[in-house]
Amino acid sequence: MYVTTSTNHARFTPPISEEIESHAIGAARIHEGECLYYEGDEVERLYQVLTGAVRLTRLLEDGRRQVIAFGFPGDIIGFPNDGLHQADCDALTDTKLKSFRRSALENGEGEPALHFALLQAALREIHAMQEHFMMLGLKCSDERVASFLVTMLERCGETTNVGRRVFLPMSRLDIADFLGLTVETVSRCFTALRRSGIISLKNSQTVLVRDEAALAAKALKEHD
Amino acid sequence: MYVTTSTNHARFTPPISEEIESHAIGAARIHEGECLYYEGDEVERLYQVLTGAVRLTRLLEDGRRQVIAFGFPGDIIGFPNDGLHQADCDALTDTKLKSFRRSALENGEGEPALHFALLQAALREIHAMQEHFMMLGLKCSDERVASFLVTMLERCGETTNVGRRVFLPMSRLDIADFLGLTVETVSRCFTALRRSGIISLKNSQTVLVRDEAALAAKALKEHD
DNA sequence: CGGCCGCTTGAACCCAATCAAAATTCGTGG
DNA sequence: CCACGAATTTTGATTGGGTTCAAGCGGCCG
Repeated sequence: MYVTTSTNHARFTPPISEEIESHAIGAARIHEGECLYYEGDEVERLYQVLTGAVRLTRLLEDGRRQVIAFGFPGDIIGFPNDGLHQADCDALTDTKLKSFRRSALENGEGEPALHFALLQAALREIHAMQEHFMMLGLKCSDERVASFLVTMLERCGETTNVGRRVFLPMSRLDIADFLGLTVETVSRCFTALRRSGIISLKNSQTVLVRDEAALAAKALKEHD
Repeated sequence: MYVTTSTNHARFTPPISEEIESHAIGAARIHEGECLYYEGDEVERLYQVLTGAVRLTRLLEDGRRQVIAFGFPGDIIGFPNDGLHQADCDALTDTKLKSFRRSALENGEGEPALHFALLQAALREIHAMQEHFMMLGLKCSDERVASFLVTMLERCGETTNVGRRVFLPMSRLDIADFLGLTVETVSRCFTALRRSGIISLKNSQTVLVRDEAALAAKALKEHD
């Protein structure tokens, strides 16, 4: 699933269907920093993230980088374009995945349930990307960062006694390249949220959200 | 198909397959300015544009608008998210479409060829949206406008004796909302391209591209 | 001919990028 | 365990590209 704030409602992780589980043809395990596939590689399998987190990136000829999405448990990645991978996929942390034959997507024969589940995942992806368009096309920097945190919270948030907490497995640069900003700007937005008391940072990777409502408000410029 | 410059190669209109043709369950015709469906509507049918052009838009609560895509002949639109339309669809010009049952996408039973074609269209859409991410996340205003023209040229360009020509059925505001810019900025970029001799404008809708190579260069910041 | 709407042009401003440097974290080896 | 160096994050000062605000232009249709 793509990390982008929904205008409608939160899109939660699709449960890892037992149905799908049974059709997995294999498992994969990649360590932090390792690459699962590169843009242009032949797509042999699709993957569902089981644990950990991955990063999908694309590069422009001149080196500019766009983080297309982050993949968290439940997300299905590796949809082909013309049979080829569309982005590089790297592990942000040690990650376990299971894999499916590409043919399970393209012709469901024999495994209609799996076929359907993969198709639904593709449709969800289209939706998530549209949400991200709203981010990149319409929102200003503080809205983007707030939106990002809201979505991360929905995806991976844990409830504590002082608020909800979320671990960010990606670097500030990754976040910046995902949001179409620079590291400095992302950092400044974090600082502003911290100073306003909406969040606090245990360390740069661990965010405690003290005021979820205020964060959600910032995500949509209902400022002050 | 989404109007976005490909980093790899141009993605041309998928030919309107005879196969698909035979499975069409209906036709639709909408006049300029009319709406085919709204965000949130139940998806009953998917559509393939036959002639004309449509615009897919989404709104933020506060009224900010993002043009998600333009649909030209060959493009398939209307992919559901959770059974609902994800964007508003309006006709930029009088448009003819043919329609397919949503079930043809979701379960191909009886019509595997159509099912497959719709799935491929969904995968193409994912790819096209990724290209658009590069646009919104990485490119500056003049690159965006140049990229946009390059893609429009690929999609709808006609060859003349003085260069290739393309008709833009959408307004400057539509282009701006598609590219994540303002009307003024888009207009200024057009003017800059005109002054540099790369394009000329018969009227604001009709662009004659005099130097395709230079336009392509601007699309990637290999400036001057 | 006149009014309206979309496009273009101009000037001032502002948000985020850039450039630069300090602070903090992290890994490595003594 | 601490010391050191590298990398990441944060902070600060300045610049610049795109927005905003405002006004002119031009085509189209009554």
